[in-house]
Amino acid sequence: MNCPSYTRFFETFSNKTRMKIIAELISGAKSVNYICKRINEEQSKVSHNLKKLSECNFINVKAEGKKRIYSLNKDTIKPILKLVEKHVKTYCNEECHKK
Amino acid sequence: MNCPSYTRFFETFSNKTRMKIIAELISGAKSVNYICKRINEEQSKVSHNLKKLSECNFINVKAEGKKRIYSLNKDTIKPILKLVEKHVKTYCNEECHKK
DNA sequence: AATTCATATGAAATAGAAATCATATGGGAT
DNA sequence: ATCCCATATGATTTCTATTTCATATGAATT
Repeated sequence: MNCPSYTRFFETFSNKTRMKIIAELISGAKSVNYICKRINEEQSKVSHNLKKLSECNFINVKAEGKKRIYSLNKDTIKPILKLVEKHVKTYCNEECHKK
Repeated sequence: MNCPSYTRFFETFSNKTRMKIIAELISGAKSVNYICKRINEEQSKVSHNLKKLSECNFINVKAEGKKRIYSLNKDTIKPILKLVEKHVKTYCNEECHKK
């Protein structure tokens, strides 16, 4: 097992801002500013995090005029989120959220 | 989508030591000291990380004399790792590992 | 070619996680 | 009851990721 690849994969997911972006993109491709408004986060913060998501190929971009439209790589994201959801439902309670 | 649960989930995976522990436990349940030897990491480091894995229900413990035997929650771990592997194979190259 | 809008980027500041080290706990053997 | 082995825990230090802020880039519009 290639541990660095795996940890990098999970690391990219393991951030609240990025998770909000992913959640937002589930309903469809969106521009940076639109994402910002929707999730109520600053533009540069969102851009930095979009970059990380891109580097891991969790999202794709296309240009549209001066806007850049980001979309999810659904092949990867959807099945993963489904598994997580299952685990969370089965195993997670208040205990899980104690630090 | 419950973002904090999700990020906690991925956070727990996103650490090299914990990933090594998981990889080690795939081949079967093991005691703390045995894990330490196999992955060549210090005992207290391993214990701290086992705790985090436990809190997320990624692993289970049972006592056996003075030893504590940890085992994987295969329901969750195996399918997840399979998906990650697929993604890594399809999408990851040197680019992915640039910081 | 100057202005504006949308986004990206770099560097510094901040926050947060992980490792480390010293010590505590707890079971079993003597 | 004392000692030893296996593991856990708390506090501090160290390391790394994230945010922030200021600025750059780049496409379209005038």
